[in-house]
Amino acid sequence: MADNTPYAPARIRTLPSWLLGRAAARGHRLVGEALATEGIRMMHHAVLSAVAELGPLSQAELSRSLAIDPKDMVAIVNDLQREALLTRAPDPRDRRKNTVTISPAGQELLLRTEQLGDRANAELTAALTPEERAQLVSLLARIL
Amino acid sequence: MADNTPYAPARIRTLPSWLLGRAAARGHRLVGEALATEGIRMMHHAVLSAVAELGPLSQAELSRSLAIDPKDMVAIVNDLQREALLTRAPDPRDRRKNTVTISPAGQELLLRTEQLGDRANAELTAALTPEERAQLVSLLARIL
DNA sequence: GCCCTATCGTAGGGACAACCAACGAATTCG
DNA sequence: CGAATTCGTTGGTTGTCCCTACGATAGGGC
Repeated sequence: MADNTPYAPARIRTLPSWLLGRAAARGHRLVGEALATEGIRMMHHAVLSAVAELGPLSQAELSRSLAIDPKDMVAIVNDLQREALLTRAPDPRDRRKNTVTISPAGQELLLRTEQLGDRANAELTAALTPEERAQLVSLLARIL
Repeated sequence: MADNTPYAPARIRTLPSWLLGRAAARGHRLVGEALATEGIRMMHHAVLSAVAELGPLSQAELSRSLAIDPKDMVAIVNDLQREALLTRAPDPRDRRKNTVTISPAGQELLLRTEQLGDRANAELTAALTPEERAQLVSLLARIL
């Protein structure tokens, strides 16, 4: 039997918004599956990575730097704190804030999840040369 | 007082999966807002466009060509049929299938929504030259 | 013709990301 | 000091994707 499945219509397939959606879905699935082996999710890993890189900071700063909704940040920090991957302590200089700091266990996990994330991204961009991947990253950064 | 907001950590910001997610979110928001002025949503517009381009076809074929879940397709076709933008009729040659056909009203609406979608995509890629945009489209198509 | 398998449309539910509105506590600014 | 703003938090909604399941129908092997 012939393959009579009609594939993505050209009108839609050439729209950046459509391609971005599909590519993001694939990336999300690949990275999600990879990180699942360490029992962590994308946003949690992103927060952990941001705390490690930017040092102790408030939840609001985290929300802004990662473009995550403050509401969602509460749940993420709750989860990470419950697993002792970071600490949340009231900021003595501004009692509205929580100072979020990565823990040694968080550092350790981050080493592994970063590798998993990198590998998933390598798979995601497997069809591209390193130069093309850099180009893609550059182009994406500019439309943000 | 200086701007002390920490911005996207480099470790995350250079991951294609992260950039794709953010860019897709922006594209989704822009296109969604644009199409909302015609009272239609992204997936509905995509289905309408696919039916117009590929001609009458079944819901399963639509689902595959657009990578939309069959369950979600049911709801979308329901909506579009309710607004008389397409017709859904049993296929006499295979009574399991529904033959989906775009209506004149659907064609007419599609003309407007395609323009809205194009304009939103132009805004999405406003920071890019036409060559760069074509490059982005090409790179995205290759990682799919 | 008859079983077995596959497909189609439809329905249920759930995971996850993104976003919006509001509120008390605390801080900062005019 | 009073007003406006920020912060953390709780409450929702929406959209996309995934898995399961079921009756009806179709096709292949025998």
